[in-house]
Amino acid sequence: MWLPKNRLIMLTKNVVELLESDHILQDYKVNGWVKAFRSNRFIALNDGSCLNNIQCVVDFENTDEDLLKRITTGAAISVIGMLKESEGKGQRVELEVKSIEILGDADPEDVKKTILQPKKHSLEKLREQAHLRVRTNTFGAVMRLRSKLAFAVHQYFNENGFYYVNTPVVTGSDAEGAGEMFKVTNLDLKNIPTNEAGEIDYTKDFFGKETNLTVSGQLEAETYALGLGKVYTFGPTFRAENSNTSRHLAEFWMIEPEVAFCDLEGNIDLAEDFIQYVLGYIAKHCQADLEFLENRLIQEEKSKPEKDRSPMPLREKIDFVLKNNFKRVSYTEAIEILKNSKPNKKKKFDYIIEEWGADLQSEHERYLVEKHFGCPVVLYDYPADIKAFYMRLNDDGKTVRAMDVLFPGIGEIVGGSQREERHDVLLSKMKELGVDEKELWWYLETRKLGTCKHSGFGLGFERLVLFATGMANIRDVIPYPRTPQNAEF
RNA sequence: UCCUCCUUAGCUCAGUUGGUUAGAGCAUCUGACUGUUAAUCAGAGGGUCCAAGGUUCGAGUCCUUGAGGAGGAGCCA
Repeated sequence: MWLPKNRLIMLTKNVVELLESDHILQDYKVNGWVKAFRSNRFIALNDGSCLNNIQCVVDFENTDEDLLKRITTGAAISVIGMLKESEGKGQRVELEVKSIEILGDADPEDVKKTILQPKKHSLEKLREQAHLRVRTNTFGAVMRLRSKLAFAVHQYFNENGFYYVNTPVVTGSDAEGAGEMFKVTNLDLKNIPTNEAGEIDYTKDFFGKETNLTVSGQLEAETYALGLGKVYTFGPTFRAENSNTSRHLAEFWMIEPEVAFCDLEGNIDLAEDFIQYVLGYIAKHCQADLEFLENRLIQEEKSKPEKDRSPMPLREKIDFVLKNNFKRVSYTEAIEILKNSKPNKKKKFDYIIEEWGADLQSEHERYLVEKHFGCPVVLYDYPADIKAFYMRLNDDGKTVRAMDVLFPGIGEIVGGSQREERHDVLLSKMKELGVDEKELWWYLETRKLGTCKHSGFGLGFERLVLFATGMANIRDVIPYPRTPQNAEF
């Protein structure tokens, strides 16, 4: 295990190590931030290693008064003391302080202007002080969970023979078809070079061509699957959509597995197994943080009308997903269900389902997941007209091998498909939809050089964290959210 | 981008029909108390009522525009 060198000299421990330690009556050193200082005697100290604080008991009658005054909420301190069973209730062990060093002061007059003051704050207020919010119980728990989930992602793929591929963040193609892109340029924007036709002369730009931030690593990942067999990407993704919702970010992290020789059924199996694995991992390893978030949610929902409350507590909800298969329904079946549904017949939907071919709106997806099936739902075999060019055309000539995994409260958490592996079909589809075949020459070429059936999907990591933490807004599950009109920090 | 709502003390919020000096709780400071854990008790300080313009004798309150935030929709992961 990694240890800072000074820990080898003094027996320094994390808060979590002390709280779990059985070595009573030994001296330890611990560093952390003061969460609260009660009765001039009890320091609640936290270092981020876990949710709980270690209580450090100060002999204030024999401690310098100037030092006591500097033990304020938010201050960074180093404590040396003896670990002993707690005399008070509420904690098993506590540290009887022998010496305290103030590492970084926190003037209460400064602290009171921030969210570090010990009281409840709205999530919106915490967002305005994103540089400090990780010191709160809620964000500490969310970020520890996020980290554990990310680790579980890598562990799952590693255990299942996948290779981790880093696809480019700067891409030359604008044909990925997944939405608006952020331009990448190093041209002087006050003096943009133009060609004879008066258009921007990108040959003068850094890459000699127009470039953007990636909206998906899928096309590149596909080419790697057709060589490494099973691959996945896990990296930042950028969408310049003007989306103002609790489910969208301009910069988010996406997980995109691609598997050679795999059809759509295998793809759905993978998505289900993967999601159950990573949720199972945190259910096993993050009990304390999950319990805290679950109780936070219950408290928060007490002020809401009953119909807006979660049908089950957080851990039960995760457990439910672990133990139940996702319901697999074809688009055609889903349309039939929706057409015959009460809200459709009573015209309660904003968009009434009239016939096959309609694009499903959020309200329809929510109905299927939350009302009709009451479990995660996988919709597959969508009409070709409403899906991307790279999805494999079914023999019926009108549907494609696409699939979406829909989660309660989140909506689409996974979007994937079996990829069109036939060169002629892919080419005509690109022409039909106006996708530039010259830009994607390399993608097309793989369909001529040992092409094969293959499949993959994209999973929005933050949406997974959203589900796993029970948080309501995607801006609260990433350290520094990037949204329209907001790139602070 | 569209629809709806919000912006008053450090924070959460109240503020009546447009009318005198804009309030409360928590936080902060001072003092008391000291096995507390949302500590307790007493007192004190703390305001560009989001910004600009307008209506009016008079605007926190009404109107217009703008900024920021939230919820929903679309786009999607």
